[in-house]
Amino acid sequence: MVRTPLTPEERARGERFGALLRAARGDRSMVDVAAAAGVSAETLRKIETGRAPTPAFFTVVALAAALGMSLDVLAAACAPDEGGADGQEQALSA
Amino acid sequence: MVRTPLTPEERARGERFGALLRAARGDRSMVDVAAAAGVSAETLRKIETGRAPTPAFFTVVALAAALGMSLDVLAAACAPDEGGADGQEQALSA
DNA sequence: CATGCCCGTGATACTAATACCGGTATAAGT
DNA sequence: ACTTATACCGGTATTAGTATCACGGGCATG
Repeated sequence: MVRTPLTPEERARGERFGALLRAARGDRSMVDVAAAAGVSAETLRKIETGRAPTPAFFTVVALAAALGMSLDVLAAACAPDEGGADGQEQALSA
Repeated sequence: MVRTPLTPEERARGERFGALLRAARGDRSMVDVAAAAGVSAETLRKIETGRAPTPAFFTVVALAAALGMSLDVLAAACAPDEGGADGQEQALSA
């Protein structure tokens, strides 16, 4: 085995991640946010639709900056095991 | 052209990113942190050495969680436009 | 009514990230 | 001195992210 073929959990997490970005986008157009983040609109669309479940780190950084949201909040919202009670969890595997 | 072949700036940013992770790792062993993050030691090594300049978002999330550091701080430290003078920058672009 | 523009979408092409395996070097323990 | 452990480095294989191309739907304008 040379590469983990993305587990269904990662796919689901990617969908949550995309839904979060789409919700944060609100009424703004896809091309507007994509241009602000410096990525192509198609890439943003794939991330939002969950077809790119694990985008590059700096791509997410640019998108979060364009949307004005925190990376920690973004990551915490996509964590499958946390319920938001304490917010102190770790070692969850990629 | 279908994909941006990673600019030298992104390479340099990846090196800063890796140096930051290594500094955060401290005296802990590479395999320990990698296991805690759920990634292979080789992957962590490549990220630290800058040979993987733009790792996956959740890989960084897992590493940051294993190292106990904030993603926002990590992203801000890798920003190329800030020199650490004020720490008040909002520029973006990937 | 035809045309062009904006938006979102699907298919395709290409590069990069992840993982595994071999070997090598240095430091520590026995 | 030998072995063990950690880290570095080369190559290889496979999946996945990103960008360009081409298409259809909706709305405004001529």
